Amino acid sequence: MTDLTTLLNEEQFEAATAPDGPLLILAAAGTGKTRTLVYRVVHLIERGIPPEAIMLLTFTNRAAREMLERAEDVTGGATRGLWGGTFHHVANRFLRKFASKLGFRPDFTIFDAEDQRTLMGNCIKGLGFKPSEFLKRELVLSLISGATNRGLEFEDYAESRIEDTEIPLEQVIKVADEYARLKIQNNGMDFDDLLVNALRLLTEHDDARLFYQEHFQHILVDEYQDTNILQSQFIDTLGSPHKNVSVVGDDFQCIYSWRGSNYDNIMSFPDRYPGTLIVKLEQNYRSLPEILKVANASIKQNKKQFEKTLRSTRASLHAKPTVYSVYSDTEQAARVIEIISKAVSAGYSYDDIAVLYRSHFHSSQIDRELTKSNIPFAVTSGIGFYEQAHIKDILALLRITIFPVEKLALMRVLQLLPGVGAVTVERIWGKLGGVFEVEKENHRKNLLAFLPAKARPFWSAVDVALEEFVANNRSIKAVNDLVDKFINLFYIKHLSQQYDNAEERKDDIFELVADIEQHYDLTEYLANITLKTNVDREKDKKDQTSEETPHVLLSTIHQAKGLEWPVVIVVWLTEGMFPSSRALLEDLSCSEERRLFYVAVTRAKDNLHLFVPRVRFMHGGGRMDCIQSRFIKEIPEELVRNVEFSFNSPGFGGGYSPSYYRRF
DNA sequence: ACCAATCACTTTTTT
DNA sequence: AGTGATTGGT
Ligand SMILES: Nc1ncnc2c1ncn2[C@@H]1O[C@H](COP(=O)(O)OP(=O)(O)OP(=O)(O)O)[C@@H](O)[C@H]1O
Repeated sequence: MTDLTTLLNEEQFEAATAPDGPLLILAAAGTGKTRTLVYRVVHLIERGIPPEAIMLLTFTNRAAREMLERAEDVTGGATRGLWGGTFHHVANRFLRKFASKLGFRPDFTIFDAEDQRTLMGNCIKGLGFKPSEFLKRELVLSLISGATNRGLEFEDYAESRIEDTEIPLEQVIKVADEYARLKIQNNGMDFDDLLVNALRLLTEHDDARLFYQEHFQHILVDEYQDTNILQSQFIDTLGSPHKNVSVVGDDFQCIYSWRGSNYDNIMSFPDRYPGTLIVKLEQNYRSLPEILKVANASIKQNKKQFEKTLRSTRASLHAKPTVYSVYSDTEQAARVIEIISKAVSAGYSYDDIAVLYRSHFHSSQIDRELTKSNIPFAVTSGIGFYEQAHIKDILALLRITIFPVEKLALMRVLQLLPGVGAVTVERIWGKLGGVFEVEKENHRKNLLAFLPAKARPFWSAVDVALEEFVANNRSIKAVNDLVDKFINLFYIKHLSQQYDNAEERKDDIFELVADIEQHYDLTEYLANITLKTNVDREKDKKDQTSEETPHVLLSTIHQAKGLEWPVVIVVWLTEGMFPSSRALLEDLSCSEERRLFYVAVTRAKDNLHLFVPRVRFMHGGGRMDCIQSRFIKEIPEELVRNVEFSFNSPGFGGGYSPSYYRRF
């Protein structure tokens, strides 16, 4: 038995060892909510609950894995079989088992954002509408997703969102219907469908519901403030017989309401679950008191919040967070490098440092400067590894060897051939009769015959490789061979024609192959790959390369959720950047943006650096003066140290004393 | 009819 | 950098 009293404080211990029944931990940042949840898992297992009867829901798959690793260490491996992951991950597992109940094949595809756009483009064209300023695919997709994740009727929601615009509601509705039809026809679901259909499975199919209700005796949810209505209903349904539902969250940190997250879920939890044990944690173990003062002062500006006390357990070092006023993007980048170098000379590792920002493109200048300075770093970019064009090309090739109804994948691969475009490929799919099975010789023959003469020599080479792959039972070991041939026979030409970093992309592809070789089952690999995010991947790489070089992380604040670093640098704190201009239009009070700022600040353990550029160089060469972000203005003067760099201050590098930098 | 090359435009956040 | 729209070429 693990002695939890030595690992947790009194309140944490009470929560971790609470008896069966609903439990709510509502507490601000860094108070050990996640840690408490980990030890609740440990406690349940040591109490004799079988691990497969426990479900742990987290915001990223990475978070689940880290938590389970910790629990595994403590329990000596007794967590095997526990279900951990995101809602989408769990929904996917449910749906693979019971797909036929909802009219899907169990090998249904999961469409990523790009697939969704392709499909939506087909809908608009297919209905004879021409994509216009008023009927963009992004728009229709965002209306569909917005309605879905808020549990609203599409027509009502769409109407309310586009009233006072010239967007044609009639057409939007037609297109949305067509999109739904096309997804089913293609045997696929998008991300939202996973949630919708998993919930439908539970509500509409008694046997499936009873099966899972009996299976899961305990449900634990981290980051509960960022769940939406579908997710909370999913949990409520699953947990309704026993109400052994433990949720953890902080309404200050709700930063996904733009996709339907609603912190009313956490606020109304005790009403939905009478008899809830509510535990509040007030001691912050992460940050120095000076950092917490800034965080608390900032979040106080939000009106609709629940008061929470938050005090640091750490001793003050009288090192206030610093606000830097810099001239431009370029100077900002140079000063960030300085801070990183100084932190490293003070004894920190590169791993201890993160640069955080509102939007991906805020990182580009810093990216360049870090490269120039030879400082190791990683960026969590907007497109994930598996979403890159060249990776998706290869995955599409593999998909068509495994799944018979893969229109999108087949279209993608064929369009790589010379002389084959969207129209040809559509016609071929029709002639094939909506199915292509690579192991059937006549299917392959037909495909070759339907291709235009220009493309045929290329494809016949690939065809041979496909045949060999089938002869090798489409085993994991044969993947390398297939991909190698595919690349050398023609794909490499495409790469070098299209991009100037063809070699890099080829390396990526073989990295993908190596990743596939770590798995046993190609079918399963392909079925789940869409759910892998780049945050998950960062962790995969860490696990595999035993000694990865320490590196600075550049990340959006959204992707930094739940993480912590000794040194945190936040850049581009100007009106229009953070808060973002679009947020300014939508919500003048910027409450969600402020919560995002709160999240950024509370990632820091020892040092917090806030950057405010004074000018911004625009696209065409124009210059715009920046206004300091309201989030900086709102911080009382005495809580921060101000450093102003004038444009011509004696060389980048001098000008202020670094003596406040100490290793703690 | 259809493909492919070219140019102009733009940048919130993600499972 | 990557997308979308337009246009010239086969
Ligand atoms: N009782 C404790 N003793 C020592 N360290 C603790 C204790 N509780 C939490 N910590 C440490 O405090 C830090 C923050 O904990 P954790 O990430 O669990 O907090 P959190 O409430 O989930 O934070 P956030 O809301 O910001 O995600 C971690 O480094 C954790 O190890």
